[in-house]
Amino acid sequence: MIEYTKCGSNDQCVEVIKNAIRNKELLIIFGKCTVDYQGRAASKLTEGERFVIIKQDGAIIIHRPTGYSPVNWQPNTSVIEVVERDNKIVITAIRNKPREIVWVYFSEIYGVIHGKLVDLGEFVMYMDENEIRDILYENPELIEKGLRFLEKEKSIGNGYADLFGVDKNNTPVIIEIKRISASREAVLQLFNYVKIYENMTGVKPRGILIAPNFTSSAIESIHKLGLEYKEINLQLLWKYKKAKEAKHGTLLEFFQKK
Amino acid sequence: MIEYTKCGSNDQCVEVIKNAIRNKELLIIFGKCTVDYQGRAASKLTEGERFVIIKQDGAIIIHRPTGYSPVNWQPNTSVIEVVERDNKIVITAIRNKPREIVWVYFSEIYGVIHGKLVDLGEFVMYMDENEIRDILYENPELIEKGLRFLEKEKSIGNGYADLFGVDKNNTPVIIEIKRISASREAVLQLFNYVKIYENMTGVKPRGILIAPNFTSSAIESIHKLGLEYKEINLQLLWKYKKAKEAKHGTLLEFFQKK
DNA sequence: TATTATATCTCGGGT
DNA sequence: ACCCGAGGTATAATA
Repeated sequence: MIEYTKCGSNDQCVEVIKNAIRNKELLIIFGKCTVDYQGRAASKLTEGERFVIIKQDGAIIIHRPTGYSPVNWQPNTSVIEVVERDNKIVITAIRNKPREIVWVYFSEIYGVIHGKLVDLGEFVMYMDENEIRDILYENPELIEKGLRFLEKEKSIGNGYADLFGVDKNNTPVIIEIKRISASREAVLQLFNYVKIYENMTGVKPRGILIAPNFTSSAIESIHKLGLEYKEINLQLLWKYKKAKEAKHGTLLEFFQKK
Repeated sequence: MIEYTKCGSNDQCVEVIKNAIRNKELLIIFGKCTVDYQGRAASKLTEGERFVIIKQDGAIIIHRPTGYSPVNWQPNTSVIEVVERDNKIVITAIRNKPREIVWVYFSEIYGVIHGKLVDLGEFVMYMDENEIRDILYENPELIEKGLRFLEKEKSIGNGYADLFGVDKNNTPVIIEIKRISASREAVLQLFNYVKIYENMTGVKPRGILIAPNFTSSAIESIHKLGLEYKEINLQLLWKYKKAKEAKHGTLLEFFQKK
């Protein structure tokens, strides 16, 4: 399953590492190294103790002893090469599109973990933007009385508006949803759709930004650009979803039961 | 430096893990587990073989055997708790701001790596947006003859324009830089600054988007919104920087030498 | 393949 | 503490 090799000689190390890569095993190398990167940008990392993860699909992640983010990485490798040179073990990881190369120079390897992991587990994420969008689509009254949705992910210009519908006066409504906090960036996104829609159809639609909260400059921009916003409560949305899943009886009955 | 423990009993495992966390060591646990997460969103992961990294500052990263991205994580933990319950080893990682919890339930632990890594290395990144901005600031002729820059990261409204200056006619120029490809999003960003500047000063500035290349819809939007764009060559910028670093003689001399 | 928008984005810098 | 914007962002979805 998982084997640990405490590296004695470099030769032995290289052998273990090469075998693990050839067999597409998970491989983690602990040691002292420097790292170079060149591709979309370029970086240098001077010597220190780190660990390099090479996954079963060739993804490479280099971690320092602290912090969430890897210091260097290579998501899609086309070639992983391991050689000994100048008394260092050099790992070269090449990616083709875009063309990028990561070099790890180990002056010392403390140990190597390798083995095949089997993971057929299912990952499910709740309350991401898609789910919020779907709940709102099913329950337009959460936004405004008389609102009817006509389309999810409506293609407008080259982009996609989260929701599209008409209000009680049959005025088109374009809706942009943010799951956490809506900043000015979200306002600009919405404004873009509104403008393009107006240009293409000659009809000026309403643009409503929906989020659990808004930055002050977002609200400022909303006013300046003639848009609207509405705060939503994620927990309420969640209740609506659960009520719908329960499927027995109406929403009213559901909440009375609780 | 690094020690590997092949776990026999659960009790022994828990002891090793607790010690490593208490001593703020790097800790990697290999085994079969399920993972739950609740916080900004929520997720469930059914059983499979994974490894959990707990770093020396408490950052937690849970990786499946393939792919660059972790399946679950916790960047800033305030509490990490390890207990045995129902014959499972449960790791609970709590973050306070925002309030989020990750639970890992190990039904089996294959082995544990732990130890203190020392990493004082320096990481330097080249040709990120800051560097490009600085080179352009020093060399406005790369964009246009007669252009003079007055400010970097100029605060406009609630945001920041990359560069601000005046052209040969003393017309204000706002510049937005993208390091790789400029999409419509970048155009909107620039448009936002231009609009706000115009609103605040009554003077209509030029807005120039600068990037090594542009998506077709970006260029379309640029024309529609009355903005401008200019393609730059990163390698040329790099040469300018190197020339400046060389410091002996003029740019002309530098290029003649090559 | 290129483009678009999301992300439990993370992270750093500024106010 | 909030807000803003970059990132070698990666990743998924869509034309």
